[in-house]
Amino acid sequence: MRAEVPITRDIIVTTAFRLIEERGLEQFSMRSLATELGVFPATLYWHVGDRSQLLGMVEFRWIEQVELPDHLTDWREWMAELARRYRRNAHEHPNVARLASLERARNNESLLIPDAIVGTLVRMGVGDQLVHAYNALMGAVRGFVVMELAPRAEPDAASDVEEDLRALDPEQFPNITEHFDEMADQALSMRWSNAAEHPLDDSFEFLVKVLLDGLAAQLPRTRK
Amino acid sequence: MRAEVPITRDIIVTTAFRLIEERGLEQFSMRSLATELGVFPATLYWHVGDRSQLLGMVEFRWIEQVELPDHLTDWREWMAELARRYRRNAHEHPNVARLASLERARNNESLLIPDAIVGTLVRMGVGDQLVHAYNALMGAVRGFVVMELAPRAEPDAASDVEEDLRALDPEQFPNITEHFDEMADQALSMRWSNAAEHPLDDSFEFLVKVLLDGLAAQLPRTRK
DNA sequence: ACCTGAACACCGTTCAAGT
DNA sequence: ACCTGAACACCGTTCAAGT
Repeated sequence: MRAEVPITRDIIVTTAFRLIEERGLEQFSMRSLATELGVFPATLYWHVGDRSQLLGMVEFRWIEQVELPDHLTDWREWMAELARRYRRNAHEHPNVARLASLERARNNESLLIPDAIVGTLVRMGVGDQLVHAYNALMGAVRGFVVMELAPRAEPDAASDVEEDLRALDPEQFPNITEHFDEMADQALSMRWSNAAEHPLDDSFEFLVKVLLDGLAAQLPRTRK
Repeated sequence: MRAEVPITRDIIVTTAFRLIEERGLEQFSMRSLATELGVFPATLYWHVGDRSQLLGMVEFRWIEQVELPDHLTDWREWMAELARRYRRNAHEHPNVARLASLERARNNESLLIPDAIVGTLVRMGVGDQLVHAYNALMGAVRGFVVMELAPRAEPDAASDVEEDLRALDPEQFPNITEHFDEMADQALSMRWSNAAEHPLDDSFEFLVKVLLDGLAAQLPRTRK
């Protein structure tokens, strides 16, 4: 692929985003990106620093696509909706989303969402539990999505995984085998399809409900 | 370093575990492992297959160190204790723990913990919400730990991160700046220390409580 | 200011050959 | 069965040199 010179940082980041999404982070390299852009590897270093910095920019390109819900709704619905939008963005760009879970991008602008969450928590009246409420929500929601998107076995190995699971010994795994039909290919660590084919929508809604119910129970009694 | 020949798969996995923990996954390579063992790279391939399979074995070596609590206690305490043990293991071997979040190891034996969790959930009476309760707990707890252990900026960049955060514009980030003392270096995405220096113990306890409270609220009314 | 061309010090993996 | 030695096809990054 030929690209007009001079190239820009913006084009580099956009192309890196696309390549990571198309071929996966493991297949992505500075050299393949340079080839894709029709340019020498060293050129990239002039524009974006090194690989790690470039990945930080890609990560930021991803996070800025999550839009805050407006504040008109009640806090529960606002929190739930934000969590859903975060997850939706992750499912639209799963490979970059997994990258973003590493928090490489130290960009202040990516703190706009955290700031809004803090504001909402304060208004809810979490009081001196602010940090913990924040960490619990952030860790649980982002963490769930990371786990959900964790790369499955390579496509050709999927049926092997399925066979392994179907062959589980009822003596050793009495509970999983008894509830096999409910769990198989649905529960974390027991899936052989990837997240795109089998999104855990209902489990995510369940988590959000559990979190917000549990959080409400922690609030001082002045609010329900 | 010299190693007696013939070498064993067990020695390879043990050494790989140690190297990943000492120097980080990024610094780990098949070649450096071979050098450490005083052996040619090709030898490793004969014993463990390829890099990806070896990492799977290291992951399993990590997960099998988590011991199940005995079943005598009530389900809430059992769940909380298991979550704590999982996290404690992660903090003892953070670099391998992050590797394990990728679920590379497709080893049936690593399903012993999931099986026990399923059993407990069933006894709690989650009914047809079994998969979702399982995924919510698993995703939230494991996810929180992954986020907590996410690599911070390189040590030499820590003070830069701190400066950036202290320089946040109160116009743009009114909530974070107002609660800066509570949040700084404590909240996810706002830390400059790593997890070893600043473990999020209280936030984790908060999360576990929120999850179990919220889960209890989902149960049919036959149980409190 | 921006890019080339070449080089350096690495990788993971394979394979024939040795014992 | 287990290991060597060499090779192949890659990496990220740096740097002098070009324009």
